Formats: sequence, C-alpha cells, structure tokens
Amino acid sequence: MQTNPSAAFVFRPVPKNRISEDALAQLVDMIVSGEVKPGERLPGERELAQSLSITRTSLREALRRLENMGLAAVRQGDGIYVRDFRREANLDFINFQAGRGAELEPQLLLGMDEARRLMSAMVVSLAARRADASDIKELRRVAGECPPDGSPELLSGKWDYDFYLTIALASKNGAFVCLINTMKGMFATFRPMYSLLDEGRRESIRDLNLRLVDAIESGDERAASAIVEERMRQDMEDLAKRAQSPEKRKGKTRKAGAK
Amino acid sequence: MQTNPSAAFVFRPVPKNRISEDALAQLVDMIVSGEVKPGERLPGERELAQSLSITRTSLREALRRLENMGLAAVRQGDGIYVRDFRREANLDFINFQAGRGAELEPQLLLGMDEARRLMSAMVVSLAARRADASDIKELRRVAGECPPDGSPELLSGKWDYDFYLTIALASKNGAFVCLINTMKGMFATFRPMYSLLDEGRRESIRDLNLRLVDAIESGDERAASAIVEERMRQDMEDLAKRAQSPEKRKGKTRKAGAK
DNA sequence: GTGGTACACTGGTTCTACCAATTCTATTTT
DNA sequence: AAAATAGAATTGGTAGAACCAGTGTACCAC
Repeated sequence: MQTNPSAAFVFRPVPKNRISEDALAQLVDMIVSGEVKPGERLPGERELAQSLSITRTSLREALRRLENMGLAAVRQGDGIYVRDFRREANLDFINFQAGRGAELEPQLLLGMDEARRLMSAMVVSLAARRADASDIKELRRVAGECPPDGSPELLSGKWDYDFYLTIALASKNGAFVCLINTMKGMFATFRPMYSLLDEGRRESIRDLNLRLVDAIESGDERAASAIVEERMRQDMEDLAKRAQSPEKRKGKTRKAGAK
Repeated sequence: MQTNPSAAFVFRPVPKNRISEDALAQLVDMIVSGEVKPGERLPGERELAQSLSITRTSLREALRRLENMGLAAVRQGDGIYVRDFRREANLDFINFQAGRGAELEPQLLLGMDEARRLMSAMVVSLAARRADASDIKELRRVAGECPPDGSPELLSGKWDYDFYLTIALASKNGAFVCLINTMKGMFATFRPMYSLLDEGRRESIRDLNLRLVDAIESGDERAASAIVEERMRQDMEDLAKRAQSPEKRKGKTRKAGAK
C-alpha cells in the first residue's frame, strides 16, 4: 500500500453548480420515479419555475436539456408533456443519471455494461482492420502512459476512457468516436465498480493493453477481441473476489462530499 | 387527435423554428467548418448574441445544447471555448447534423452506416436470446403493420425505427433502447438513401422482418443476424441500382424546409 | 518573490414586458 | 341543432436590462 500522504486531492472535477442543473435533476427524478406519468402534462413554465424556486429563464435552460434527453416534449401554446423514458430516453439521459451517481434501475445498469462490452469488442475489431502506423504509435504511447496505482486518473476512469477513445480514432469510424464520447459518463460509472483499484492489477492492465495494441497492429481482429474479452473477464473476476471481502477495497466511493 | 383522412401527411415533426435552434446551427457550422478552431475562445455571450441578432437569453439556450453536444465548454467568469469536435463530439451532435440535413463528412457518414449495421446485428442477437412470448407478439404486430409503399411513415423511416426499437425492447437491454433512440435521426437520414422508396421492396422488407421475428422466436441468433445482414445487403444493392438510373426514385428529398 | 487587493472582465440569475402559437369558449351562422 | 367563426385565455418563445457571482490580471505592500 503505497499511499500518497500529501496530495490525495488533486483536481476537483465537479464544482459546477448551475441552478438549471439542479432543477433538471429534480425534474428527471420526478419523471423516473413515476411521480409524473408518461403523457401527463405538467404545470406551465411560470408555475413550474415558482415551484422549483427558480426563474423561468433558468427553468427553460433545464427544459432544453430535458427534451434533449427525450424525457419531455415542449410545445408552444400547448404545454410541457412527459414522455415515456423507458421507451424514448436516449444515451444523454443515461449519462446524466450516471454522472450524478443516481441510482439506476439494475436492469439498465447491467444493460449498460453489456453494451459497453459488445461495443468495445466491435471497435477493437475495426481498429485492427484499419489502424495505420501513426495510429499504432499513438496507441502505444497512451497504453504506455498508464498512470500509477491509486492515481486519480486511473480511479476516475479518465485514462481508460482516453485509451478507448484512441482506439476508436484508430478505427477510422467517426460515429464510434462520438459513441464513446457519449458513453463517457458510463465509463466513469463502471470503473469504480471494477478492479482497477486493486493493487497489482495495474501491471496486468498495462500488459493487456500493450498486447492489444500488438494485435491491432498485426490486424488480428480475433485476437484483439479476445484480449478485450479477457480484460472484461478479469474485471468481473476481481469484482466477484472483492464482493466476498469488501473491506479490501481501497478507493473511496464516488459519493465523497465537499469535505 | 386523429389523423386527417384527407392528407396523407400524418404528423409533421414540424421544423419548429426556435430561434435558439437557428443560432445553434450557425454556431455548429462555425465550428465544423473550422472558422473557429478547437481551443479558441469565442466572443462573450453579449457580443455573440448581438452578432447573431438574438437575445442573450436565446443564445444561452443554444449554448446549453452546444456544450451538450461536446462542441463547446462554457465556464463562468472565464468564457466560451471551442472543443475539438473530431475527438469530443457525441452522438447528439451527429443527430443534430443529420436531422437538419447538413452535409456530413463522407467519412463520418460511412461510419454512421457501419455503426448502424453492427449495432443492429448485435441487438437482434440479444433479442433472439431473451425475447419472451409477449415480445414476440409485439414484434409480430409491428412487423405486420408495415405501412404501404409510398406512405410517409415508410418514407420518413419512422416505421423502420419503430420496428428496431421494438427489437431493442425485446433484447431486455435498456441501454440499447436508449442507443436506438439516440440514433433516431440517423435512421431517418439513411432511409431516404436506401431502397424503401422502390416499389415492390415493401413486400420484401415485410417478409424479411417477419422471418426475422421467427428467428428471434426460435432463439437462433445466427439466423437473426444473417437476416439483418441480408436486409442491409439488399438495401445496398438497390442503392447501387438506383445510382445507375436516379430518375426512378420517387420520394421527395428532405431539403424542403424554409430558412 | 510572496501574498494580498482592487478592478475589469465573463458567465449565471433574476425580472418584467411583450410576441406568437394553441386551445377553449361563447357567439354567430347555416 | 350543428357547424363555422371570432375572440378571449392560456401557454410557450423572445426581448432587454439589471444585478449576482466567479476568474483573471495588474498593481501594490510586505
């Protein structure tokens, strides 16, 4: 346990407090909890703003995102209507929920992980098919710069996300790049659950990633996918192990307050 | 409200002219065209609003979406910074671009199609693995209700989207449902390029979809994926055919809207 | 150099008034 | 009585100004 005595703090990624975000969170909760049902029409902007103790202007900024997530439909002269989030919500909604650590339905949570795995395998295959010399160089650089155990970049999942983004860029598919970006919050959500926090895993991850780059370089799609699967398998294994002795876990949970 | 029997237009998604959307489009163009470069800081809200001949209030609503797409970062007391859309944009960006018929980079366009195919095959596999009796019933219903040739629901891609959404629901993976929803604009974009507009194809599509439901019902992942591939192949084939005799195409293009 | 401090930015929020689209209702017309 | 019509009433959309709250910078004292 090589604890960093002095600077365990580093960057503060989330001081952002926009009142419209708070209001948005409340509205999302209302919808997800079923307090307001799909198809239902909620109060007008003026009344709603007053209920939330904010201005109509701020409320409207929240509403823009709300309809962007697919949770509401706003029509001039008519009103604000709640949509069925189970059928019509999009990834922006998932990210918003994940980003603020909101409790997601377990079914949705598992689905996110499944999607992440399938997606990763796919992107890796494409990368193996199309990566050129400069891509390989960049991949090797990022893979080699794997941060030390316990570093915030590793814990937060930021680095892991960067690595997969680099792979996506190597896949020459802009849509997948966008997809990875869309799921950024998703990545950050799952990392803390997995095993990157365990001592020793870091080297394993690093080796696996470098081997992955090799596989991509040689254009071996099957091998590349297999490595990704192996990585996921190891993650699950460690997760199960930790579930038996939860005290061994070191990283702090993501609900760390201001102080 | 029932559909008007006289007009075959169905719903008008309405080119809702929210002024903030127009402003947003201009901002996006600025960024995508490279007129403003990544990392660059653009004028303050007040000045920017004046340049666009709108109010700061409206501009701010546009900015919320802009940063939501990953194209800009807004920081209080600091300013508005342009981000690298090639690396940081998300699917919301793609949908916005596709939804307004903006010319996408060909590389991105191909990537979208590729992603759509791979994704479809994946979701279908999952559905084959998990669909229960009620899912099958629903799937069969939607597949059977395939609208007639030339109907706006078919042309717009709305029905095709509904069908795949139903499949996603049957896959029991909420994340994929959200993913499909996120790519709604993408579906609408590709439909007009494909062959649904051709006479006769409608029956073919319908048969293929019903066979797909059968495959899902019997839990045959491989067969289900194969049918999806077949469908895509037919689409590409018809597309190539039409490229030789472009006059045969019937549907109107989607560049209707006024400015 | 270090640390404070005032000031000039920039975005965030609030207000108020008014425009524009939709819905509802009472009236008129047939 | 039924349909068409005109006109509130309601709701979202825009405008514009004022003020609050963080940031960065230059200047100053130590």
